[in-house]
Amino acid sequence: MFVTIVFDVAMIWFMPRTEPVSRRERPAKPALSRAAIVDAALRVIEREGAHKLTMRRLATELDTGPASLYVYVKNTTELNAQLIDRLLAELDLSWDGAESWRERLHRVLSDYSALLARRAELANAALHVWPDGPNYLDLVELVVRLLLSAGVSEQTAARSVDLLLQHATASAAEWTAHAREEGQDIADLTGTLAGADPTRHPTLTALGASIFTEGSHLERSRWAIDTLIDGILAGPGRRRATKP
Amino acid sequence: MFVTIVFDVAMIWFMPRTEPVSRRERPAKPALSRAAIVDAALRVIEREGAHKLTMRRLATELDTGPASLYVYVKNTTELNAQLIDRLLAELDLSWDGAESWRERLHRVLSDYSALLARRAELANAALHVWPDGPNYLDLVELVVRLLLSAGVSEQTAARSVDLLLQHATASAAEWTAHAREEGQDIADLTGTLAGADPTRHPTLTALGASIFTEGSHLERSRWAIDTLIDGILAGPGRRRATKP
DNA sequence: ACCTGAACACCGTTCAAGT
DNA sequence: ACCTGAACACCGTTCAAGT
Repeated sequence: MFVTIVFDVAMIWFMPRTEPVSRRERPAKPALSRAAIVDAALRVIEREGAHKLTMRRLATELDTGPASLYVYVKNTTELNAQLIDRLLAELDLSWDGAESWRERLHRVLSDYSALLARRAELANAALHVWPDGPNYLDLVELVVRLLLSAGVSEQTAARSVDLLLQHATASAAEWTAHAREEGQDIADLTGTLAGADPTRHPTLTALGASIFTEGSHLERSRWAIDTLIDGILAGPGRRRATKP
Repeated sequence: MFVTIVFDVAMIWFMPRTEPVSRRERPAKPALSRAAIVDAALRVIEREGAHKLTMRRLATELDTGPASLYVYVKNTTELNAQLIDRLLAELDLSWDGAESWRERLHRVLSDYSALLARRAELANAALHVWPDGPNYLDLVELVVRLLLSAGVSEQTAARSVDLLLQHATASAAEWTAHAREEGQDIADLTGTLAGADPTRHPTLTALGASIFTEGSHLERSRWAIDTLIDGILAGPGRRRATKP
């Protein structure tokens, strides 16, 4: 302990009393901080795409070694959570009442989806991470508010946020995977379907390729959200009786 | 070309005319093949977990170098697709009519979800890859059949399979992420919510932590599937009028 | 022809050592 | 005290070379 104090005092001597020349000449390298790291991450994503964002590349962007990042960020998961929340700040989350709750819900969900889809791997991260920042809370706040004004119970509203945001996130993840050639494309799928055994898959062969191609992407995603909303409005109690 | 032929002929001389001793003594190393690779992958997953499955570890399991795998498998994505389809063979996909279509749908979706959730990272892969194999088609076949017998149109059925399976997959991915400590746990979330600004998030603070904790996991996932089904049954045309 | 050793170009994370 | 070079323990994929 005493040794530590002595050492600290000694350090005062070593500390530069004025800004060193190199600092003044290269103001391009700002002091590290959580915010600076997230900023740099955003820059890397914008410039090279989210799949290029790694701890090492981020360190290079900040002109240090990767070890330095771990002073401010626990791990990659935490960085992603931070990043998503920051990105969420771009969302328009106002509701003046000019739009119906249903239209507003459509808009905020597809905005959110588009935001994640633009940044590829981020949608993936969002599925695994609760981006527990103020901006994410803003988003949840708006969705709950819209649901309550649609007349659903508080319990249903609580459950519905999860369902709606999960759908939006999963759609973004799926969409980005297929947009780049990471997954297979639709040609492979229709091929598989064409080669399907009519005895083993009678219903599918009857429907044909329409399963994958029916409607545009936009139509389908609008339909999905409407379906979700309708299901939420049907609510418990009003659940249809099961008939065999 | 001529050189190649000469070389090939020369190779006949080099080829062992009988099984070499080492082959007969160690029948533990079977010939490589697509099927053998998928088998080995399954073994690795069962023994060490899906997150330990890498090309290199798989090669070790098969007692070769990683390069050898690329003779039979294009890349990691293709391997995952193959693997998921193989796993899907475990699913019970029969329907004798003793169960109602709704109950059967519940069962097949949670079976599918549980299958993916048991193998952690696999759910993730399933979200990005269309596991275009016969077993996946069996699954789609059953879901479409159930939907049609529920009385929905072919168009709606086609769109609904996507929605239902996407939900099941996303739930599995989310669940596995939170089950292991990969993401944060719920304590962090309630903490975030407790620290939320009541002015900025009035609706959320009013609802409190119930947003995350309301109901058990099982209740919530049953509710989600019922909600999806209700929405699908509501269908287009019967869409409720939007009221502001 | 079929298979693979070795290399290429990367990762996330830790920790001893520097100032 | 704060920061980081260098190392640890890995990755997926390719390609020249071996038999």
